[in-house]
Amino acid sequence: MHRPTIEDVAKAAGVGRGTVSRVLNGGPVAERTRARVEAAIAVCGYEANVHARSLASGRSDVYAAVLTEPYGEVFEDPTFGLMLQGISSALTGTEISLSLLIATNGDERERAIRHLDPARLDGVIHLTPHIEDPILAALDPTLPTILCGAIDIPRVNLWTVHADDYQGGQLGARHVLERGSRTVAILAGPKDSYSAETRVAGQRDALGSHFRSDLVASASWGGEGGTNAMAALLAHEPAIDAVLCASDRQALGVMALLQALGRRVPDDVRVVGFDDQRFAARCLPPLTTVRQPIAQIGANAAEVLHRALAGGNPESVTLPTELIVRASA
Amino acid sequence: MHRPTIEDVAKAAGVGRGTVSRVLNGGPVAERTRARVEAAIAVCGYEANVHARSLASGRSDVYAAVLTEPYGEVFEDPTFGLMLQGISSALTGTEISLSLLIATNGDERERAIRHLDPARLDGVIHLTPHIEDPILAALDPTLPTILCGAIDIPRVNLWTVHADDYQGGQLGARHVLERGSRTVAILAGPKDSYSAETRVAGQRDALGSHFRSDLVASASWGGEGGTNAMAALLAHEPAIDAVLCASDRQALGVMALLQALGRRVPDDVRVVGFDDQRFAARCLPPLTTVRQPIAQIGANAAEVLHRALAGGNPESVTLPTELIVRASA
DNA sequence: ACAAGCAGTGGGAACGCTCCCACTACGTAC
DNA sequence: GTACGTAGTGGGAGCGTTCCCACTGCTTGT
Repeated sequence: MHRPTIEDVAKAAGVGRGTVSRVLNGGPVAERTRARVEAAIAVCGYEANVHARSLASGRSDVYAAVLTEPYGEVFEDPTFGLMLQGISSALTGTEISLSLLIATNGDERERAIRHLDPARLDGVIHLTPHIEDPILAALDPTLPTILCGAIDIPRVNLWTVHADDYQGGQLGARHVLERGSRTVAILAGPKDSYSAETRVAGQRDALGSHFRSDLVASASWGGEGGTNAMAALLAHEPAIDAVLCASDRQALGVMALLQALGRRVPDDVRVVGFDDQRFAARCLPPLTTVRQPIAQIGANAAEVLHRALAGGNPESVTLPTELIVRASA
Repeated sequence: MHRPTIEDVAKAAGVGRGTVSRVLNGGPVAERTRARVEAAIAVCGYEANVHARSLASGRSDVYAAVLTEPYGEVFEDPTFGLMLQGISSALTGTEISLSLLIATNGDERERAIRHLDPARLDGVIHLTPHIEDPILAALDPTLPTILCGAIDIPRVNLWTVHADDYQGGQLGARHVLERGSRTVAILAGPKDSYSAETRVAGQRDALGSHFRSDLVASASWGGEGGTNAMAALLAHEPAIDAVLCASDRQALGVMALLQALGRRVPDDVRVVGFDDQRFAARCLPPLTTVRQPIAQIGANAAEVLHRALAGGNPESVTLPTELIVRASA
């Protein structure tokens, strides 16, 4: 009648409760016994009760993914979704479940902080590009934490997984230099983004003497960010012949502006994106861009967390980026 | 030293364990006692252990959101993200947490089904536009379920929350008729979408004698779906002077095609989108579209589930759509 | 004055696991 | 033959709640 318990399985297999538990958790059991227990599990259709397990073991087998972005921005950008997919796919085959915490305002942030509790979760994957996130400060240092995007905070139990933004910045910059551009504008991401800052560092170093700090502008990640920042830069320096964007969405906004101004891409101005989102291959002209393995960042985050919880001593991960040359630069 | 338990609070307040539990769960407690217990809770910094609570009560205080789309598609479209945000915001202030299940392939689907277990979850919010989803079939009928998008399956413990697609279809169709279009093409969504079908029904009825079944084409939700389907329709009937799309992303693809063909929007062809995504206001020309309250669908789904679990007898919800007139039609 | 009700309370039992200690049965060394 | 491992096993105790029943001390009615 009721859902079978471990005791039912034990009775069915003619063994003790402890032995069934050992079979479930990989303890030492004689091969003959293990086979009998596994058969009994199958016959009963037994499925362990997660709450009883968590109560007894202290583990909850839940990871949280935390998103902190203003309302409407979160999924406007496919980036976060792809990271979630990466996390999710890395969790396939495990017993871990993924708790989603979205904090777009104060109330939601409060809820997120309340839920980010070692008693509820085994670990946290924090997806935000913002350097100063109040949630980070509120996080219990006991709770193993992976940061994807935010700066590497000195703390125990904390690791980072992100793309090699410095190298990515270099790749784009070198490319436009090789193609002959000399007056290179840089659209950085928002000021509070660690990635954006690091990319600019890579771009600066690659551009060398051609780097002009007056051609660097901060802009939001979206298309209008690109349009506005590019318009301002062009007003200041009409001779710009290449622009390195912080995102593909920015690049789209830039290309729309250039088109409206009658400037040809790439003939007059080379445009390089960042991310290699799906639409980058489909827009006109197809976008030359620096690919970052977004889903893989998510997957690695989950794996690093896994290893940390298994008692290993994992290392933070920096994933390589790759230049995808298409028509825009 | 250790995390305070309900017993610690009881001792601190000088009451029994049962009384503290009653305070926590809104049972009958004398006002004086309640105040004393609440003070003790605050002093101890007590926070109930969710696993013990779930084990004892049988409730898990977890809702699952299920996404089933092929890889890369899920968050390409901001729709799902907005629904998640809606759900999340409706959960603010409750003790419910949201478990995310993404199923883009067979393995992940298997994991999702394993996790969709009444012992783990109190209820399911299923976000898919597909009529036949294997996960739906595998769902335990015991588990209260809300469908957002999929067809209304006859089952106990199941409700739907979605936009009024029929009315939305009518709104767009009437509008282009009023503006003078007479040769109206319809880009439906994918064939296995219930919403898409319903919208076409609304469009058909509103177009009346001007409805031409040879000008209806199925297309995927994305931009290239719009481009391809529209190209085929134009080859068949060059006189098309309006097109009703199933999504804003389709509309974008259509407008890009029309522009490439040298047809003006809206002068030669009126284009109506569906959704009113953020970019609809920003594209060129700004898109006339049928707004559906996507985030609110998610929020209502969570609320309906809540009510169902509270023992109420909620009703399925159909939310009104709204025509947003901009420049494209 | 006494029975009956009733609001408020305490604490035993149960929820279904894991952890760990004690125990058995067998092999091995002396 | 006895002592000593050692691999394998059973089950008690405990995890921190909720649920519910029994109990107390008042109020109310007769």
